[in-house]
Formats: sequence, C-alpha cells, structure tokens
Amino acid sequence: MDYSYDTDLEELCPVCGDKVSGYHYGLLTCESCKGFFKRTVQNNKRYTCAESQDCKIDKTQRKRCPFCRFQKCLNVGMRLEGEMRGGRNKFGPMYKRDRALKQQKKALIRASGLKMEATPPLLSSPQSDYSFSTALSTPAPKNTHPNIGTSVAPIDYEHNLYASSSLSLSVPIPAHTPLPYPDHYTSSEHYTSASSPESVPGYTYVDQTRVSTSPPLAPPGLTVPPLVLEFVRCEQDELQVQSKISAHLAHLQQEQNSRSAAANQEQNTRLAAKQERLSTFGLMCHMADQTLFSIVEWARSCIFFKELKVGDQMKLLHNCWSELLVLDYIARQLHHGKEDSVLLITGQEVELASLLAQAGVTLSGMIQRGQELVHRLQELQLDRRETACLKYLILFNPDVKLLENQPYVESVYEQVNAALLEYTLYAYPQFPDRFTQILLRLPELRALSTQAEDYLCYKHLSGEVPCNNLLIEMLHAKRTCI
DNA sequence: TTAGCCTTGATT
DNA sequence: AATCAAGGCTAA
Repeated sequence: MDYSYDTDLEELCPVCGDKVSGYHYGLLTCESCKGFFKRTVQNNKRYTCAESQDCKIDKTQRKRCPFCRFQKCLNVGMRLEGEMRGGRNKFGPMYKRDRALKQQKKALIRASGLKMEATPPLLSSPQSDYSFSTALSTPAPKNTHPNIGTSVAPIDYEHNLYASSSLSLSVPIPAHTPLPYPDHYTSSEHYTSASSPESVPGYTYVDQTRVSTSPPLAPPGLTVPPLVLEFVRCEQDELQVQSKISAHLAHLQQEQNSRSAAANQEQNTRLAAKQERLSTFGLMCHMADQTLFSIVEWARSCIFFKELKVGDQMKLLHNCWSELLVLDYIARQLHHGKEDSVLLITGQEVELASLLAQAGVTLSGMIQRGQELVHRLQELQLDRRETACLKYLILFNPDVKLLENQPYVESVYEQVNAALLEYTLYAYPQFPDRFTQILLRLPELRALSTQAEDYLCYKHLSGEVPCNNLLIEMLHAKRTCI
C-alpha cells in the first residue's frame, strides 16, 4: 500500500493539478489558477489558442495557452459569483455542502476498502472527472459542481431541472458533422442582390407580385415563393424594436438608480455596487419581457395569425412564446456573427467569457447550448427568409390542443412547410437536404426553450424575477392550461 | 504575465 | 479572536 492513497485524492487543482490552496470562485483550486481566473475576468482579457483549442493543461504547461486554461477554468465550474469579498459569503453554504460531500465520500471509500476504489491515484486525478464541455449533455457529476443555493431544496431542484431536461429532449446529437457547405457564389450572389432591398422595410422590390390577401400560387422553382416574401415583409424593423426597448430599459434603470441613490446616500460603494449587480438579472428579465411584447405585436399583425380568433391566438402564443424568444435570440447572434460575444436586443455587445463567468451553472449551460445552436445554423448559413419561415412554423404548431380552428392551423403549418421547402430548393438547389437540415434544428431549439422556461420558473419561485411581467404570465398560462 | 504572499473584511 | 476567501502587491 502506498503512502499516498486517498488522503490527497481531492487535493489537486481541477484545472492544472497543482496543490489547492482553498476554495476559489466556487471550488478548490490552486493559488495560481485562482489568480489567473481573477486576472482574466477582472481585466476582461481575451486569449486565442494557437492550436486546436484543446491544449492539455497541467502544472508545467499551464502557462503555455491561457485560452485553453481559461476554458478549462470555466468548464470545471469556476464562477465569478457576484460580489463576495470576505470569508463566508454567497458561496459559503455551497462550500460547506461541498466539504460535507467530500467527507462523506472519503468515509465511504474507507469503509468499502481501498482496493475497490475505482480511481487509481494518478490517472484519474480530478482532470478526467471534469472532462470538458460535457456539462451540457450530461448531468454534472454530483460532487464536481458544488451547487448554488442556501438550503437543500433549491439545490435538488436545480439538479432535477438539469436531469429532466437533458433526459427528455436533448438527444445527444451524435457526431453529425455538419455538412461543410462549400462556397456557392453563384446562388448566394443571386440571393444577396435580391434580398438587400428588403432589409429596409418599405422598399420592397416586388410590388407587382405582392398581393394583399393571399399570395397566388406561382409555378414552383422559378421564384421566391410569394408566401416567403410576405413573411419577410411582415418582419419588424430591428432598429425600431431596439430603440423602443432600449428606451424602456433606460427609463427603468433611471428610476431604479434614483431610488437606490437615495437609499445609499450614506452607505459605502460596495453596497451600491451590490445593488447594481443584483439588478442585472432583473434587467435581463425586463429585456426578455419587452422582446416578448414585440413578438406578440409581430404575431398579431402577421398574415394568417390575425385571421384567427383571439382565443386561438392566445393558445398558440402560450404554447410557443419561449421558442420564439430563443429563435429571436439565435437569429440575432447569427446576424451578429461573432463567436466570442453576444448581441443583446438593445444593441449592446457582451463578452461571452464574462457572461459565462458570471452566470450560474444552469444559465451558462443554456448559453453554451444556445451558442452551439447558433454554430449549427451558421454552418447552414440560414438566411433571413428561412428564419422568418421558422417563426411561422413555430407559431402555427398543429399539435396545440383544444384549438377552435385546428384545421386552419394545420393548413397554415403545411403551407409554410411547403413554402420553405420550395424556397430552399429554389435558392440553394445544390443542397437538396437543406430543408431537412433546417427542420432538424427545431427540436433542439424547443429543448433549449423548455430548459429556459424551467429555469425561469425556478428563478420565479425563488423570487428573483421582477413581477408584473408578461414573461411570468406566459409561464403561468402554459403551466395551468396544459 | 505569473504565482506566491499579503491585506481586507465578513462570518462564526 | 480565529477563520477564510476575495482582492492587492510585487519579485521574477
């Protein structure tokens, strides 16, 4: 028996394997990785990897590739969880629980004899336990991610959320290397020249073919299906929405600032900062809320939908609001086109790394999941017209129950389907399965939106979502109606 | 830049 | 008073 059996089993930094110096940013790490994480997040540093973004990080090589080191920090679960200088703070209960778990584990190991332990001392040092990026598809191993929360209940709740959502819908999407779409200048040129006038609402070049009531059937394959053109025409002006929402949020913030300024008259800056930070999540909620308003506004004015009775309109929206929200977000990122930052509806750009560093485990998992979806659609080069079609496919979900005019919804769905198929064949004739590829993204999108709903529900239950919120109303409507 | 050591400040 | 983690400092 070696002298080093299990005493220092857990005493290696999960990032680099060096000796841990205590809990830092959510878990036991060494002093150097703590400092590294701090420098990176505080100074908003951005690194690039010279290799293929999978450098091995250990004590001797950790200096070589800061990009991969930071990546590993995040994957392993390091988080900048708001303001928490001093000893026992926000992380406190979590650390305690983590410690308890470790104790328990050790006791268990000791009790069941050392031999059966499935971990040979060196090979399965924490490194292999925390394998990268699997956090999304597999529920996190219990003891690798110390959980947020002050009591047992929310912790278990979050675990359940995680487990259920990854079990129910996220079919692990096996390898499926997205088809490398080679540049197809011929058709894309054709497409872009045709589409550019449309990006400015009001300047549609198809006045002749456009019809007010229901678009006529054109011989397939020769032109963009009129239905698709109609969809694009119904799209809202992003800039208008942006300024509207920005104004709304600015107003909200101003109100809040004046209120907290009064409250903080005599308090130190730390508390003020804390309050400001607390409002960040709330701000995001308001942002989503306002986006939702604009989505509803869009739906009510768009072809087919406005023909429905209000009751059916409500049922459809209640069913798909979160999917539309996610699609809206995804579409914005597609348009944004940058990998390491995210574009908000207000036009603000947020670094992905700092976003991930500040979000909790669940939220950052969803963000990463969203980024994956964005990547897939980017590889497909999903265009505006197709995006518009997707909105209708989501909205007119024929599976919604108890609709007064179910056949109508079904027929609209079929029409949109047909139009999208026709369009993809027309615009991208060299990729006959493009239509299928696009449709395959819908279940992923739905899974993500379901997870987002669950998360929101959880946040709502713990009282962290600002009230009087269309978001919450939708959440309730869905849970009670079904 | 890195990483070891030091200071700060909240909690027990 | 002791503990502990976040953040600051500074020699390599």
